[in-house]
Amino acid sequence: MPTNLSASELARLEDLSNSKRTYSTGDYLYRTGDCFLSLHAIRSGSVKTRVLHEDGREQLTSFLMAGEIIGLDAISTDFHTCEAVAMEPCEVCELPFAQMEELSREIPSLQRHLHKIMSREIVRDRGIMLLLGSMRAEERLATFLLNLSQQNAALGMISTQLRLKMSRLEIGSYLGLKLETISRAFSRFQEEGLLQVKARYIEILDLPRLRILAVKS
Amino acid sequence: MPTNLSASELARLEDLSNSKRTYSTGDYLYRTGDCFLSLHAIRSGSVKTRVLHEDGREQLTSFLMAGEIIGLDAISTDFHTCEAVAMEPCEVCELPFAQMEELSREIPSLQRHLHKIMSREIVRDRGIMLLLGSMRAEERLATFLLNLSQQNAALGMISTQLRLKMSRLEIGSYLGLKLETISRAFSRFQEEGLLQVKARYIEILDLPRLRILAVKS
DNA sequence: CGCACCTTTGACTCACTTCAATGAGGGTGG
DNA sequence: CCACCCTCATTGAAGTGAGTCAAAGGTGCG
Repeated sequence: MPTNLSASELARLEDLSNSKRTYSTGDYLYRTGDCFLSLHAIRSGSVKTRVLHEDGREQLTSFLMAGEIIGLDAISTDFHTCEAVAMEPCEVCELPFAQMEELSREIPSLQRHLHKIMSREIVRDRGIMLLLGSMRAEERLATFLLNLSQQNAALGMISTQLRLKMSRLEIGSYLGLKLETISRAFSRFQEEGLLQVKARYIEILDLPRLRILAVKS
Repeated sequence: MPTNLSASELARLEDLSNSKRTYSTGDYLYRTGDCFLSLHAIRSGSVKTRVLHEDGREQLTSFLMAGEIIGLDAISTDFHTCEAVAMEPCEVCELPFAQMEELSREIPSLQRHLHKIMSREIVRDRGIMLLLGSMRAEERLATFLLNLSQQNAALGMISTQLRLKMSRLEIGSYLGLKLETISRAFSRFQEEGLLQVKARYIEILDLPRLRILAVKS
């Protein structure tokens, strides 16, 4: 369900790439307003993207992990409309977009794949809109944790043990809530036996009940 | 800035289309779960899309007008993940997607165009996420009205006079607010001399001040 | 004309925010 | 190795913006 690529597909795109870069925690992959030339494929590590408001408010728009493609928003305007920051040391391949377009004209399956990636991004954003527009705090957090759990499973890790790369402040910004609200929701979930919370280590104790919460509180 | 196509570009896509359909108010262009075969180009009228929640809650995800392409979310899964409903009588062209892909392999400018349309959709959704995640009620409504105003301008209509096609309930669903909150915000804007509100006819009296509100309350 | 739906408005409630204080790691330098 | 500092996290108490419930007024369609 997430925008992961199969190993072979990634390898194929990689041939395209003339450069694999590494980033340290806090480094920018790109900033708002930067000229758009390449998409970025995350090989390892994780990245967050955010939109900045004139008055300093910010909204995190995605947390991305290995296997995901980032920077699709920039295609429409030829410059980046948000910024991407490494949340831990990362390896990232640059995929020159002009070449990708050229190649995808020759290889229908690549074309199709590119379209699916972009479409999946739209679907994902719609999901977040639903979350932000009509869910209450605990439903939002439950949904968020379930998504992380699924991502873990997709990467072959234990789906009930989460090591968060982001702070409560960042989770709050992503979910449209304040950090205190996130903290309180974690505490409540722990009280109710849904989770074991130890700072950024989260263990899901009652997955079925968490699912019920995420669908409807 | 909106996903409008130029007349010539639309005409070009239209050649692709084997059917132009008309819809009456309330008709579905497609429903959640429908098999995906075509994108839809709105020639006249307006359409809303919505995502349904298991428990009956719904979230409107877009209001679309003439010149816009709809259904991009379905590419990733080959079935529709939301539903689209005509808000007034509409003319809509169906664009078989397989043929579009084929054609865009031959015509680089069409390929580019398709990518830009999809990317613009992502940018737009990010904007809504920012709105839903970090703006208060009056800021959201001000932003919404400014968008409509710009759309009007883009279609060559008077940008300060709006004829809303949607109810307060629908605006609320789109902006993540209740209909009463929308109604109160309209009343407040009128009291403050920003708007003249007469049911669904809105006249913007103080555009600069509305802009300030939209950026930061 | 009358019915159905939409809109406005008021009073009250509540979920989340705000403000504030305390506590718990985690890295650095003495 | 401990003391210090900085950032992040937790928790409480009070405030508030938006939601809820309810009633009345408009609007437009058949």
